[in-house]
Amino acid sequence: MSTERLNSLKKFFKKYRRLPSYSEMLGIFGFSSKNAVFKLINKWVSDGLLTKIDGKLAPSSRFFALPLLGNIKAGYPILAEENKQYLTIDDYLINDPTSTFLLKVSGDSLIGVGIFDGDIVVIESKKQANIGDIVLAQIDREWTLKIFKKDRMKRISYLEAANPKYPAFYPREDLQIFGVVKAVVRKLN
Amino acid sequence: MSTERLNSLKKFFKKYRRLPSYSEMLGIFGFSSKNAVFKLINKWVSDGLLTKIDGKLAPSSRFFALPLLGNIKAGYPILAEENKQYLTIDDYLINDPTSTFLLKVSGDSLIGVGIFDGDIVVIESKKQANIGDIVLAQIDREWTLKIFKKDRMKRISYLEAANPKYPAFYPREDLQIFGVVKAVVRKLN
DNA sequence: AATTATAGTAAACATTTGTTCACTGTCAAG
DNA sequence: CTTGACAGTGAACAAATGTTTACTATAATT
Repeated sequence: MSTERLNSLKKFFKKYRRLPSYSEMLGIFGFSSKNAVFKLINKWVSDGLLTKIDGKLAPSSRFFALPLLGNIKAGYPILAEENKQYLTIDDYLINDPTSTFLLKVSGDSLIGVGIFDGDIVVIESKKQANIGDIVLAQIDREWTLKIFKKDRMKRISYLEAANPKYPAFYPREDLQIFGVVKAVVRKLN
Repeated sequence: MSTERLNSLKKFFKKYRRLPSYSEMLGIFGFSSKNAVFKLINKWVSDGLLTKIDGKLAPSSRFFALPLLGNIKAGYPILAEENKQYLTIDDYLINDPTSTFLLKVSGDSLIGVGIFDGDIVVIESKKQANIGDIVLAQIDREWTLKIFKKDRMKRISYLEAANPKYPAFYPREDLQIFGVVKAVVRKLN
């Protein structure tokens, strides 16, 4: 099976963050002719695992992507090949890497929206937010992660926790937004 | 500033999933001499953004990684350079890509542990689980995502929801584990 | 038994690659 | 005003790259 060879290619990419050259692939695949490499690579290209754009070889997104299985209630054959999508978590969660950063959450102020102590949130830097967004903000010079709200006349912005334990936070002086939470990531164990 | 040039390099990598050749970089960076490219690349190599392993150029992990900010309660200068770590979400969450897959969660049976309808869980294929693990399992031939438990004598395995609405699930016939949830991912909006 | 596809070897080759060397203009520091 | 560092040009080049062509052995199909 060439699945093993594909896995060794993936392993190489994972380790070196690039595709090996054909000469290197000789060793990786156990070939002694570059033509064998050439043919195998082209097979993967037509399979959609790799791409060649004017002669330049690169992995396609399918190369990295993990299978995404749909609704498990949908029935029995959830592991069937047909309803597989593929995605990379990074690509799924992050639009613009240059304006995105991560923040390790501490505290229980957002448990109501399913964000727990130790979770990592993906934040996109921006100065404006919509009502209901979870924002990283500075309220009276103190940093915090809360829900962005406006009073009913939409005159005053304030922050709210997602935990009945905490009151609403109205700024005494000012409220500055630095970013909006786009995603939540939790590692178990 | 060469930050802009670095961003255009990142943009290229994001688009083509490989680094451009030096000739291609001419256009990307706006140089007309490959030597200018050469020097810039070497600067990035010594900055730790790229690596050269016997002449082969590749991005280092810092190239992709997003800054991870620590505890926001720690005080004022959370955006300071010092306490920055860098990580890629994929690398953070996924150990062995070959045995990992994703599953879109439906239903409210795990809200107690902060897993909501529409979340994506990262599952590692395995047949065994520890008590308390969230598992993808087949209970009496029906697929489900629940918490793995054993009764107090540790004789019988069963499944439990994280929602008082649902009872415990004791298998009539058999209970087969297919994978263990390693992480939870939620995209907002 | 003959035929054909498949998987690989081996050698040859034009093209492109990353690197090096010599040089130029600009700007800040002594 | 000179000096040295910095950022970039331009040309030259050995080494490596991906591709092509011709050939072989094995297995599968007719």
